[in-house]
Order: sequence, then C-alpha cells, then structure tokens
Amino acid sequence: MRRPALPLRVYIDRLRGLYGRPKRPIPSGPFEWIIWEHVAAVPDDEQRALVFRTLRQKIGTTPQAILRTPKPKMIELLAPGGPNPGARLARLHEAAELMIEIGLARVRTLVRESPVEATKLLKRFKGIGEPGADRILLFCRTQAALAPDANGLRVLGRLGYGKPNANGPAAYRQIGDALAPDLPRDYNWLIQAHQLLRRHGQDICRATPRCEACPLAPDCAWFRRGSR
DNA sequence: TAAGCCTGAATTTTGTCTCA
DNA sequence: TGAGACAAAATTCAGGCTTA
Repeated sequence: MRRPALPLRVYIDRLRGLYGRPKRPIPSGPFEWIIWEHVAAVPDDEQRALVFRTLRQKIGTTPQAILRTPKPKMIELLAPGGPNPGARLARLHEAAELMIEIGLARVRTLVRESPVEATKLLKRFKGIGEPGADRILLFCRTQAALAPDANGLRVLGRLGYGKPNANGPAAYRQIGDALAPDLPRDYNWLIQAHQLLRRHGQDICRATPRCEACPLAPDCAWFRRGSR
C-alpha cells in the first residue's frame, strides 16, 4: 500500500495552522458522549453543542434525569437539533434504560480499566458501532487511537493511509492499522488531531474537495491525480 | 458446538445537486 | 428558493468461517 509522504504530525500541524487550536470537547464521561451522539441530527457541531448544553443545564445528563423528564419538555429541548426530535428522544430513552440496566459505574470502570470490554459494552448502544466506541474511549482518554469519523477517514485515505474514499468497517480498520505506528500516547494531541481531521473533511476535503484551499494538497493522492 | 470475528449487503439518515 | 432525486456516510444485520 502507498504510504504518506510525511509523518502524520506534519499534516496535523498544517491543519492547526489553518483552523487554529480546536475547542475542548464539551461532553465528559461515556454516557454524556452517548447523549452527544443522539441530541442532534445535524452535522454542525455548534448546533449540537447548543442542544447538549441546554439539556445539561435544564435537566442534567444522568440516565435517570432523561427518563423522568416529561416527553413534551424533552421534545422542546431536542427540537433545535434538527428534524424528528421524537425519534432522537426514543433513542435517548433506550440508551438511558440500557445504561441503568448495565450500571453507569460499571461502564465508567470498564472505560477506565479495560478498553476492550468497554468497547463490547458500548456497542450494545444503538447508533454506537466500532468507530463510535473508539471515539468515546479516545475522548475519555483511555485508548490512544485516532478514531477518525467519516470525514477524517476521507482525509487520511487520500493522504495514503488507506484507499481514497474507502468507507465501512474494513476501511476503518485498515486506516487504523496504518496509523498506529505514527500515534503518540498524548491524548491532548490525539483529540485535537481527531477534531482537526473531522473539521478538514467537513470544510475542504469533502467528497468533492476544494483542493485549492488545502494545505495538504501537495501530498494528496486525490489532488495529484486531478492535477496530472 | 458455541462464541467470536470478518465481510458484504441492507437500511437509515443526511448532504448535495438539479430543475422548475 | 424549495422540492425531489440521487449520493454518501454510518451503522446494523446476516451468513460463513475460525477457534477454543
């Protein structure tokens, strides 16, 4: 497989130069991250953050708080997060019930002490697959992986960490394996790298990329293919 | 033989494009 | 500018294979 021309940290530095230092993620702990996944149906993180903060401030983010809040109140809180708040509420309720069944303390302990077991548990939650579980463990600072989302995967694939535009579980694992030797155990760096890759995939390295604005273009397979 | 893993297809949701 | 069609992303699910 083709390898990227430069170490990953060089690309991340270029993205930090372009976008600046990303803001600290808002959720803390595994259940807040599950809530974060479900509170909004829009790709815009600012909008998602707004709904999450309101929910946290007005009712709290424990499974019990979510289950005891009247449905109309919850729908009202979730409405700014995009279409179909009722479906999102149903998923939140399902997640809260499962979290109570498993035990929040047990999940927290496993996240801290056994990432493999924690991944198995997290994948029982609807909407959380392998990438989602890895992301939660990264943000909880227990698994030193990059856990790129679809946007990040696209960027990394085009740089040479996998096939350009590949997706699905196989591509996720392939890129994860290719990245592993380049990753430090510095969680601040990993989290920022995750955020910057996501931002870059959303803004510039889209399905139809804006290569003229991209600081990674000289090393990008997609750009070089197009400019030949 | 049961549990776990892998792969690819299916499904759902969201984003983008085109056209009136 | 809005609606509909289409494409892409992310996850789920089913079936086959491997291993203990």
